Amino acid sequence: MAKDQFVSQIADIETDFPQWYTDVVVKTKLVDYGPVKGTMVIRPYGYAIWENVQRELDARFKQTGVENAYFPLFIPMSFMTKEAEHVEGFAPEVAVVTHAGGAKLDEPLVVRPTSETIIGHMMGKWVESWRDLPLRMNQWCNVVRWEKTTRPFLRTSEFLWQEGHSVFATGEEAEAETLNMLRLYEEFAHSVLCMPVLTGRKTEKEKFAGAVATYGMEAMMHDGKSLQSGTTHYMGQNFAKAFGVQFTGKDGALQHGYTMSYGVSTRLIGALIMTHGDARGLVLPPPVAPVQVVIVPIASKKEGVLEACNALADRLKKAGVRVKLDDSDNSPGWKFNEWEMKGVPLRIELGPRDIESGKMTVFRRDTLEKQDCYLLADAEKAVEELLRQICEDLYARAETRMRERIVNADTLDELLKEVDGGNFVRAGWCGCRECEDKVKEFAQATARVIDKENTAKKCVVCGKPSLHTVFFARAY
RNA sequence: CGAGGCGUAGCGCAGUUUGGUAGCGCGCUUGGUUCGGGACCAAGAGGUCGUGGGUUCAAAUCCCGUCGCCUCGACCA
Repeated sequence: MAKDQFVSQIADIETDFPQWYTDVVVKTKLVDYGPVKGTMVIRPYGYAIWENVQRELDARFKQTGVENAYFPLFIPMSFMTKEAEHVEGFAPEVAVVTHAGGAKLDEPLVVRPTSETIIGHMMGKWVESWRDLPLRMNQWCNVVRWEKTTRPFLRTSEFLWQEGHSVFATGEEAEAETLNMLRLYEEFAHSVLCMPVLTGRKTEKEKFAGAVATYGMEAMMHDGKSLQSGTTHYMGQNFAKAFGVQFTGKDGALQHGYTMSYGVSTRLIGALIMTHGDARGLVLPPPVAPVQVVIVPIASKKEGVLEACNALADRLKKAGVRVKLDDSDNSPGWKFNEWEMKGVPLRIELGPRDIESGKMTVFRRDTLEKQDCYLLADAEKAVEELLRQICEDLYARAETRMRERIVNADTLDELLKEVDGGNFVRAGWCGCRECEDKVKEFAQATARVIDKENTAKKCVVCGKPSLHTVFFARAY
């Protein structure tokens, strides 16, 4: 009876995936809805995940020599219009401030939807000589995009992200950086989020407004839909020309720099929820889990139980584990379900029986297996080993699922059938916009990324020779 | 912006067809018994029924207006 009530708190992942997702992010107290439509309030438990993402990613950026900086939230409207494609791409979704200080502003201010323009403006001032290059910066901030429909983490009117912006003396360097950052994201997704991704170049249609080339990282969700989880853009000289980013080269000639940018957002949290989650709720990868180990005391009023739990918690804390001792007076069963729903990777139950035998009962969230073979004396080692194993298994499971659900198609009908079945479809493409639009119209699927090799022979639409082999999927 | 649905206690809902004392579950508060998979008992607090007008002896319920939210279609990290 009580069990049924718990299960019913979260929709069925198999039959009602969108509802399941909403339940998970709200009921596990990751987020709440904000008073302004389309905004979300990230609660402490959800924000702790983001902090872990930030820490891990920031460390990687710094290793490659990228420095953090901060640029203003407000961008003069005139900046936005300097790059033609850029303004066209973002105009429909920018929020504009027209009044401030009790008066109408001479020039409206755009609330940044992304910072290429204002950073381009500053780069124009900062870059004078080849000695100033490369200039590689990143900022952690919020951006606003007035989307028509929203969903927590996946698409909100305001979201948190990281945007890196760099300028180089040559196009080759900027392009290389674009690919390096894509690889960095892929490695990060693998080792921190335990999430397999497809990476590759985007088609012209899916390209960033104002870019020469866009590369993307796509993750496969439980329902077979794709989620763009990160992008890198090579801008060529487009923004450098628009904002006068010029330098004097070694040869004394004045020339424009080459810029690139890259970003990932709080959408990553949505991606990992939908990659690893199950019928009981969240399953968090240990590197980003706010709580990696929860200790649940059993018969906590019995002598010695709480003391033993506290001692274990202290030891694990010293070993660098994010550990929580749940000494609230809820019943153990309640705690089990609560922390499982919240995705804590590992639970240790400690009661009189365990203490007497010198062992601890350990429960793995990802496999739902309970084991009592671990010695209390070796707790640090056991926990470290288990968390590492969970990472590996989470990745392997998601990777297998993705691999099994990437299929080839030679015709539009096949493509539609496979996409309907929740698959990604690998198919040939002649390279023209009409055929790409046809796929969207016929199967509601879009070109996610272009495969590294062109192995298909014919375009899935028109039958002409294939220019690229493309991964098609429905997308969030 | 096109189509559909919903606004009643903190949350989830019933009540509306056929007007007649404002209800249920969960949660919350207090006390007690519990504790190895969402425990139980007892007592208690909590609502201008989204909002404005109208009909009526009487409106959550009927009529007109209005606001807000959710889902699905065109854009996006």
